[in-house]
Amino acid sequence: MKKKKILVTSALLYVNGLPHLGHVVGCWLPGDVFTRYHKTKGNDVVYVSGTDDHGTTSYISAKEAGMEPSDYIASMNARMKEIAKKLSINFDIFSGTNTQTHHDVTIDFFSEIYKNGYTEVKESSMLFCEHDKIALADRFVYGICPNCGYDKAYGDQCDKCGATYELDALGSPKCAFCGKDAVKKSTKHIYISLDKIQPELQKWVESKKDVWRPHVYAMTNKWFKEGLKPRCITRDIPWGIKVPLKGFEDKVFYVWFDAPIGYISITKELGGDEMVKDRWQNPECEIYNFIGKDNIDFHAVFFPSMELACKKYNLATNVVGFNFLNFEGQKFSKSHKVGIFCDSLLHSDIDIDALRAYLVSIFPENKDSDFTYEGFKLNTNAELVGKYGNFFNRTLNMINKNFAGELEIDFDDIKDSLDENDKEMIEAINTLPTQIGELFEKTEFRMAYKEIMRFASIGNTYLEKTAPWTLIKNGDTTSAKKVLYLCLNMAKALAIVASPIMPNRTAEIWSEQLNFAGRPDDAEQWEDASKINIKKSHKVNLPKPLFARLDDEAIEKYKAEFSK
RNA sequence: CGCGAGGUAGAGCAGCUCGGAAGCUCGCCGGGCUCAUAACCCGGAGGUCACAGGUUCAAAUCCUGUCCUCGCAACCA
Repeated sequence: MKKKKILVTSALLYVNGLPHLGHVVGCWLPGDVFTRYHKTKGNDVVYVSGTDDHGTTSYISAKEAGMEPSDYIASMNARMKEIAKKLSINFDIFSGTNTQTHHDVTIDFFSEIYKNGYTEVKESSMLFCEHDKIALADRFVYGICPNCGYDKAYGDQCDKCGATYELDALGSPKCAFCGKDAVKKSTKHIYISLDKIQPELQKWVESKKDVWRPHVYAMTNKWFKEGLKPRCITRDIPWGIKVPLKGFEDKVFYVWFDAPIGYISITKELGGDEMVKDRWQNPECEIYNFIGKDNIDFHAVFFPSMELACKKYNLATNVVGFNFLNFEGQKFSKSHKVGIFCDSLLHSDIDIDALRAYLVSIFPENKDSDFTYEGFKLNTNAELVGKYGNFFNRTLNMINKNFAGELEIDFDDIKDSLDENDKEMIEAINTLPTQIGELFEKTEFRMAYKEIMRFASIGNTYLEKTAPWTLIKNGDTTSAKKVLYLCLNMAKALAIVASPIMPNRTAEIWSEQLNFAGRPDDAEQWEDASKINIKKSHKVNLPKPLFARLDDEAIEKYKAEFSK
């Protein structure tokens, strides 16, 4: 089978602020599960992410922390890497946009757009705060909405009526920091001519109708109804990538212009021009963007438009937009301490795989979902302990107790004595791993997880129906061995198919208990999951519980730990 | 007519793309099993699929209308 080439990106996080579970659920974890699946499947996949280091907010956060922006960014980036590692998020690279490579790639990207005639210069007025000595763009200025008259409307958008407009239109603008009147100054800015790109973009979006999640497609189409307008891509702030054009030396690119280019520059940082060519300019390579719903516009409209204007890089195969995760029925909020912020996980002894499994089971794929401690406890106890872990435990225990860990048979020895139960079991092993794989491929992670648990249930039911403990008691060791041999093969399959979600526990059971070489997520192992091929001479080790049962005390402990 | 999401058993949800006997998990009731972390397996009770019209041989699923709920300052996927 031909290896696929895949590039997976996870939304770049703003550098000011550490991720909370919402970030993990919206992009880091799905991207990771997706990447791990494809690696196990034997595909050639690369997973890139990092931090978005530019923009006014980052500049201000650094100032508040009393640090130079670069130092601030480096320290935040290091902490995020630590958190990703703790969560077993396996990025091939986690970098940022504050690198020389990124500056070079961005400037080249812009130069192409410029050369291709997709930019225009417009004279517009800018707002400046004489008191804070800062240019006030977008969300750092408020005033009266030209559409509805709301007096706390932002520079580019009114949150009350949803209207968007140019800064010029805002009435009585005031500085968001000090509240003093903002002063208008005339200035030139560069715009990207989205209106010229719309027809081509629309064609691309149309081709994704059946690939994207419905809400992603719907949100994108809204833009076309209004018609795309030229969009300003430069700003008057001191922190960012300098615009390489005469007359614009004191300006930087708008953060949302350079941030998505970060996917390309970070790829370059990882593997040089070769890899950029291989992943961004090779039509064979599939590109997947994992993002939260607030990022859909940028990944489905603006960045693809930029790419079309640049004519150098391929557009995404799928923009996988996730909805939001709530926490115990409320929105995540740093200021109100609602939610789990990942730095508090760093020193916790919480079982990361159990957490990952629960999070996958509630991925907000089609609508917002809710994290609850009760749900976490239930998922761990009922699914992971009761169904999944229990199946391994039952199987291995019986093989050890009765046959000293060695069944000394293979499929050839049993193929002529199969009854209905055995055939159903074999059918499940032969078909379910492939089906589960297809769900991962379609980014239907919740369903994939559900199917894995159903798979384990089939094993438990099979044990119940065949009752090998009774067979042994009655002296029918041949039948008992047959049953346990099939169970052992299913155990192998279960370890492989769950490995993208629970990489640590499955690796543990693979080598320590099932006594196989390597790891369940080794490259090209996925196909092996549906095969019944364990060798005659294979010997398994004694089982031990895979997951710990959670009681109320444990939950209370986590609650206290994470609410700090 | 601001925008978006949603209303399916006591709770939490899936099913709606491509109409065809209402499903899953938990909880509850009863039974079985004893290999297993009091885990596992089977059976049962419980629903006018928000409401009203329409299309159809057939609608949770398609169309129209109505009602209700949630989110939309900031940090923030």
